[in-house]
Amino acid sequence: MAKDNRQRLGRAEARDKLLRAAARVFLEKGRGATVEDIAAEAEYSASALYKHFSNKDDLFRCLWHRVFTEMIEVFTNEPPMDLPFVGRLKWTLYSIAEFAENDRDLFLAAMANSPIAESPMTLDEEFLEKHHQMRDAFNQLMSRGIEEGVLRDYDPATLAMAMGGSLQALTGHWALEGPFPLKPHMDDLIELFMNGAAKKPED
Amino acid sequence: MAKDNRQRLGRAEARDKLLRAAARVFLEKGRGATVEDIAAEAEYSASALYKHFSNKDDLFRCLWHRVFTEMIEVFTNEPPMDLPFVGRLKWTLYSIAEFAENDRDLFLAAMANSPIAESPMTLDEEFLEKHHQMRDAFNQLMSRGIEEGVLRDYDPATLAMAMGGSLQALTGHWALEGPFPLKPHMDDLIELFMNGAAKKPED
Amino acid sequence: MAKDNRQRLGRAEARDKLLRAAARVFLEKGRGATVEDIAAEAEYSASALYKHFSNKDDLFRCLWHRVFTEMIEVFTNEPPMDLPFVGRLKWTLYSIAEFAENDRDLFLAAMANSPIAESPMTLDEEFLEKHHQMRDAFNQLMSRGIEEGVLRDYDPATLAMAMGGSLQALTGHWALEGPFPLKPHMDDLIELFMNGAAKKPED
Amino acid sequence: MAKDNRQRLGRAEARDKLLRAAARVFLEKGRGATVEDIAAEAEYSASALYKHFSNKDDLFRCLWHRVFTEMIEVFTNEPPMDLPFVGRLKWTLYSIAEFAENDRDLFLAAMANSPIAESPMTLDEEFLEKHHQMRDAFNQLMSRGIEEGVLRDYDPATLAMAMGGSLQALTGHWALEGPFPLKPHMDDLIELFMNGAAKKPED
DNA sequence: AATGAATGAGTATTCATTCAT
DNA sequence: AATGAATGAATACTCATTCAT
Repeated sequence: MAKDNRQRLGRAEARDKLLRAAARVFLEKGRGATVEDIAAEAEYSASALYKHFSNKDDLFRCLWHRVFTEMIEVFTNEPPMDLPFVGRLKWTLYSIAEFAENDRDLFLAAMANSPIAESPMTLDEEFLEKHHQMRDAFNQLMSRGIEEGVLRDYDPATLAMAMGGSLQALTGHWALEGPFPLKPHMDDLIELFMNGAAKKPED
Repeated sequence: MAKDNRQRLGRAEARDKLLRAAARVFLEKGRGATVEDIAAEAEYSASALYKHFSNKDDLFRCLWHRVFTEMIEVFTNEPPMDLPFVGRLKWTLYSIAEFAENDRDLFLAAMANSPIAESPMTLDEEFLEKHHQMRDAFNQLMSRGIEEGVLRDYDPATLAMAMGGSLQALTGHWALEGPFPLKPHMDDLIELFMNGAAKKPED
Repeated sequence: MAKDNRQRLGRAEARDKLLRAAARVFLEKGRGATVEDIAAEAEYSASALYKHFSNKDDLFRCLWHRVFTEMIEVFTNEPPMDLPFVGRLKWTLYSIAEFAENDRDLFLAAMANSPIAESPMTLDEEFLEKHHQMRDAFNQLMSRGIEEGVLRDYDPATLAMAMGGSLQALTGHWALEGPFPLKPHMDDLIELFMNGAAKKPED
Repeated sequence: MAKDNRQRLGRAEARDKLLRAAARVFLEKGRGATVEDIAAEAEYSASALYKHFSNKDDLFRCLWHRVFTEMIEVFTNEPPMDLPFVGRLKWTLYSIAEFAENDRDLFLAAMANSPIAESPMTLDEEFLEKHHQMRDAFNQLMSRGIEEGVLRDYDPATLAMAMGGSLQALTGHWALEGPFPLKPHMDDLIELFMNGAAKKPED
């Protein structure tokens, strides 16, 4: 007699709902998040989850896959090459900011799962590779900057480390202290970065 | 009549052995590390562990406590004030390098457990506070630099973010790609940081 | 606009298809066979199965019912009484052979489900009774043989045990080693049964 | 306060207790027997079971292993060669009777798990091999009988089938109708096997 | 007649923890 | 000081079953 509260969604919608729920719950409870927790967050029963993912591991794998795929797209999506270096750097960081702000849960879940975070040794190959791809995209950006004579002749990896690390510290802060506009802070970091990295006339 | 291999260590040694084992196992298996795993790594039985720690949580609490206490000591151990700012910054970073290189397992375990890494919401109060202390120490350092007219008039938090983030990126890299001497890379990062952050004559 | 492949069979055909599928799957996977497995083997969805059987138990009950009913028919279908005893025995065994060879899946499923095979204590009453009926039919056959003075004055149950056991061993072998013509082997068993294994002087 | 009812047995005793319990429960409930059921029957908790067997499958594997190993010992334990053929046959059957009567649970569990019983296709290699060994031992016995001129010149496999099948029918009956002395029935079956069912003129 | 979406009740398995020795 | 034996409370996963379409 009681109204049947079951959702009756298409496969894709249900999958997406579950993945987003997983991200949220993962953020709250870490890897220890229960299948039940996740399903409940998505307003499903635990067993429903198994119609969409073959097991908990698979669920998380799909989550990381999705998130990192989007992240990599942002990172590797070449900025317009007619922009000067700083413009391109800003363009990339702003893309990241947009992704983070639009898809906060997914973005934070991804961050919380960065390689050093969870057991580095047990990382999937696939997973590590994604990280390398992102790092490489950043390195490349720096290399170009050097080639173009805009950046000083540092090891591009060092430059990427400095800029990337700052960025990560910023988003980490943003993760903990609640959402605030990221772009202004990015501008600061870029300026800071450039006024060190930028080739000065007197060099 | 096999010789009895049971360890008969003093309490303190046993405790230390267990804590270090915990750090190592935590690094390998993440939060999923079993009490049994840890005890085995320390060449103890699981039940022995309970003679030294009241439960698993306690064990980890002790681990983080110990690690962060040491870290904070490094961070807050005021460098000789007769050094110029850059000298003090270097002094601090070098101390970190030394700690990391001497106590790799403990250091890495601490990093893997940084606030954004594991579920931020479930962090112990005590734990979060330690993080704030570390951040504050870094902020303070920067504030002094500004006061002394060595650093440009940025928000100290931004400066700390840039330097701290770079540092974290470096140690993250060092964690994944095996041990290599940290100090030279730190020099690079400091130089990079300063040539952006340092007040220039024309400012 | 893909053509709708759904089956639209009459009730009886669908039922039969499902039962045969059940027999096959049961043989492959034993009692652990899933409703889904069975439905899939029959090229139906699991829910379709419930339109034909009220539940899994019912499905299996129907399967055993059907199989044992056919078996019993074979066993109790009186052979022409004008035949001599051996002729009647052969007639019965040949009927069994024909059933087995024509309906291999059903026959094997039935065998695999013989009383000692699956947990004897949980057998349905109905089910056990069928077994008794079959045994009794065999006993009866033997009793007649004795009455007619063709068989020695043994306990009919012992005779039935010997002949029935041999028969079961034969079909068991036939089940495992793939299909081969049963009748010649049956002839051998009958001869052996009648004349014994001991070498006689006149041999 | 309540008395601690925990057993405190040696590893071997506990293992044995669990295996025997498994046999009993298996007989009652078939393969569907719960780990909990089994543990309870052995007066243990379910988790205790996992200290002795890595999982349910392993438990059953060990059970069959043990049972079949004992059975094979009986079957392959050569009877004294100075006995005449019938004496040797009887000797073997009596050994089986003794095993069955002494270790009823284990014996019945083994029978209930004969190859055609549970899904023939999914049988472990190891398991099937044991069955072959038993069959071969019986075949061999028959071959010898033929060589010695005691048995007629039948295919040994046919002879083994007849005798083995009768035996299995007998023990099957014994399983269902409760324990009664096996040996007298075995004598009957042997006599029948040797001399046949047909009434001879001299009877 | 048939199916896809969804669920609840179970079940195997893991793991922190206790306790007698 | 240390351990082996044992357990209870989670938790992942399976599967029969229902129901709206």
